[in-house]
Amino acid sequence: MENTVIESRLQKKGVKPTANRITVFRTLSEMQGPVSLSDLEDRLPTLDRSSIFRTLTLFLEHHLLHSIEDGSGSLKYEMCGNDDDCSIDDMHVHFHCEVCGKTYCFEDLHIPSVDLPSGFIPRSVNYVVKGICDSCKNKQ
Amino acid sequence: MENTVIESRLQKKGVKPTANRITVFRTLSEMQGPVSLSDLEDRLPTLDRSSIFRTLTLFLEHHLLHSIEDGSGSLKYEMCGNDDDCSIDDMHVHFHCEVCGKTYCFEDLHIPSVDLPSGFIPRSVNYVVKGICDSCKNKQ
DNA sequence: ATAAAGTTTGCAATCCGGTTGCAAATGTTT
DNA sequence: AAACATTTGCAACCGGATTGCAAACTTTAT
Repeated sequence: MENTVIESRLQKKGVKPTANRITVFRTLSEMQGPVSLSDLEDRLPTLDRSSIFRTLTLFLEHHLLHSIEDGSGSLKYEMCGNDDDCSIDDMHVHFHCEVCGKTYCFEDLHIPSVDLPSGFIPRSVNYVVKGICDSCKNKQ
Repeated sequence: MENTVIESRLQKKGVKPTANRITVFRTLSEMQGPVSLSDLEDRLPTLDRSSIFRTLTLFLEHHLLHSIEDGSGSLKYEMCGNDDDCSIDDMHVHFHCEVCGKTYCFEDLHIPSVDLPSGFIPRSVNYVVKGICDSCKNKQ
């Protein structure tokens, strides 16, 4: 992905496109599926952990990312769908394998909605299934 | 709740009913909704953090409890429905308020199921909505 | 261009929830 | 009551998340 494209996407959401931010953005786009802070740290050894963290936080606030809590102990991040805001309706189901620890991202499995009691305002939804993935099932 | 009742429920699930475990069990039953390890620690200052932790882990293994990951950073625990095993189908929706940090438990909102790709075996499901709760909405 | 003001970054330190090793206390068995 | 097993508390540790602070860098105003 070209820098200019990334820059304009950041700018469109009100994020100043610094070198680090562009790097983090590109890396997140390249790594398909949900990634953790440590994943990014490993991939970007020149950047400091705290800088990556602050970048992720900023991206979250500006709706470039959403976060997922699978049962792994560390928060995962994932790019929002390409251009539109990360709305609740395009969030999808995740699966966390209890054997290999991998988090799968079922993009085409749309999260079914529920009717909240009145007065409760939803902002995001997390639907995470834990169990055994296909690959681990077959290995055993 | 009488001790004898608690004791027999523990025994039925294969957990030896020690004094601590009975205490933790009763406290969990009394505190309605999902509670964290720290919540229990505050409520039970005579027990050690590690003892509570080990008790919760034991209860989890023996399906007396289930755990929920809302966005709060700490795992929450909640008693399973009264007598039957804690099956996926009786798990319910949780709501985490981003303002006050409280986790609500919508017992009557059953988690809608999705069709996983073939080969994926579900063991538990987490459906957590984050947003603003009724009470915080009105306060502001 | 340069000084002043604001922003971003890296480092180091800290926080905090979760988890474990170990020895003392308690309970169980014979 | 001796031998053994289980449970508990203490203290320490771990790892992910988060922050204070000063240095580097950008932007703005002069």
